[in-house]
Amino acid sequence: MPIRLYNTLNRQKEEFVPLDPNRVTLYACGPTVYNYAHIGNARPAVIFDLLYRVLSSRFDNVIYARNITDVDDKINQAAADQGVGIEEISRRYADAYHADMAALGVGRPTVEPRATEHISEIIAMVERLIDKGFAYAAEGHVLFDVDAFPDYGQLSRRNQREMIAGARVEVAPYKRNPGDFVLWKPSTEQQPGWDSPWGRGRPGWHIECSAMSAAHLGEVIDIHAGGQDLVFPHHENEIAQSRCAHGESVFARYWMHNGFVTVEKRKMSKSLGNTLIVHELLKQWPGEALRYLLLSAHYRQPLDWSERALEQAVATLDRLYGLLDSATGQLPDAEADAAVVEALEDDLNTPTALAALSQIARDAQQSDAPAARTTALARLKASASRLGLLQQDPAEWRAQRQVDVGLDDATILSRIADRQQARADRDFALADRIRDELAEQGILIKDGPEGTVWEKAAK
RNA sequence: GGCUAGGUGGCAGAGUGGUUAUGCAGCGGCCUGCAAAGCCGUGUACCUCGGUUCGACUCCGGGCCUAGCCUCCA
Repeated sequence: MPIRLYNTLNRQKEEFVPLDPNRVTLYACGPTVYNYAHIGNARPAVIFDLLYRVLSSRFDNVIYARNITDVDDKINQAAADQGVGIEEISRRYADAYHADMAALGVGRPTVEPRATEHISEIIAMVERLIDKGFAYAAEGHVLFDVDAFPDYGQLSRRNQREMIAGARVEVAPYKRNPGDFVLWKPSTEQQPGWDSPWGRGRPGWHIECSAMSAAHLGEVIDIHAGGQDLVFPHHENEIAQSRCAHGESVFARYWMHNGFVTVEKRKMSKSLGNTLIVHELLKQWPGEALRYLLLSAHYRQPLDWSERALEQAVATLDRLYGLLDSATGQLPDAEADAAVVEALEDDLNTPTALAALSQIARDAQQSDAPAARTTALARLKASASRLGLLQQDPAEWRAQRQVDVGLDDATILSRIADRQQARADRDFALADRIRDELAEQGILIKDGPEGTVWEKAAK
């Protein structure tokens, strides 16, 4: 079975065939580092990291580039607000981004280019666009001339006339056409800027991705990915810039877009003020539970985030880790289950992959013979690793979920001993009272055949 | 206004022209002094109206509703 991917270009699922099977190229739009990432920002990071893993399991040499936008007016604003330099802002939030994504099981891409490190490539690309007649300079700006590119609007399926007909905000006077977009803009002395043929300035947002993907992946790439809100204008503009600068009929061969994370069905966005910051969520919930929830819906569908859904994710992981914990000794190496692999290779169908995982778990539970059970558990863990799940030690998982209760172990053990004595005396009223008292303090008692064990309650 | 996506059981969420999704919760049972945990079992769900078909939740058309993009945004 080949890998199949939904391509936004033609709105269909297609077999994925790389241009060069020895060098598969993937570019995903990364963060603008001016504050902490919210869970909506985390979704593409998790999804396209998963895509990278799926591709890597089939191709030897997959190059995954995910940029960091470190020159942007929002960064300038944050620096001004906080009274620090822009380098400090972008360093701080890039570090936080890496830490938060790591907690969600997201690995580092092959390359992580930064806009400020590619200014010369950006300037060269802008010059080329001017030379070829696709861009023009005006009042210190350089603008892309959308009229010069007949295919403009192909990805987002829009045409200029309709867009102009819609309510538009005021058009800058230096634009020839309302749809023209900025490739380069002038900087004041206070703003970060670089010398260019058009004076001191800084790049527009769209051009950096075009320049960096060309620099690291080539002029035609296999897959370009990002959030649905980037289809227009960001990706449309990238296509225009890249194709016109390089004279190619194609920029990215497959375009993939993830759906939004919503809260009470509304898009999570900074302007709506309904964002949930990953950094904050991680103080309350295990990163793996956040990852599980992000994978529980198909990536192209909206994902409604809620505490209840998060609790469900935790409960499911609890059960699976409990099952893995029942393994005796080290699990042997195993192959991932074919159903899990097939689901992932079918346009990253993570819900179906998760369902297959549950099926394997059931097989393990129903295996009576210890050897068969161990084999099934090993397959469960190997399959889950394809999704970046269940790779912790079960005890680590449990520890993450436990709240700190203000009781020391000796006290707890002594109370349990008291209760055991009461039970031996068949004084169940006293035994139950002790159990209730401990429960109130967050200690759960479990009587098993091996004796009584306790654990701290989950949050 | 233009364009796009979607409406599935209590909740989350896949999928399919005729056969069990799966998870969480609930219910029944096993186990337990009683619990908890675990295990086993358990649900004629597919917005609406037409059409195509031997047969549609699944295909086609109309309608209703929701969300998103058209402005920075994952």
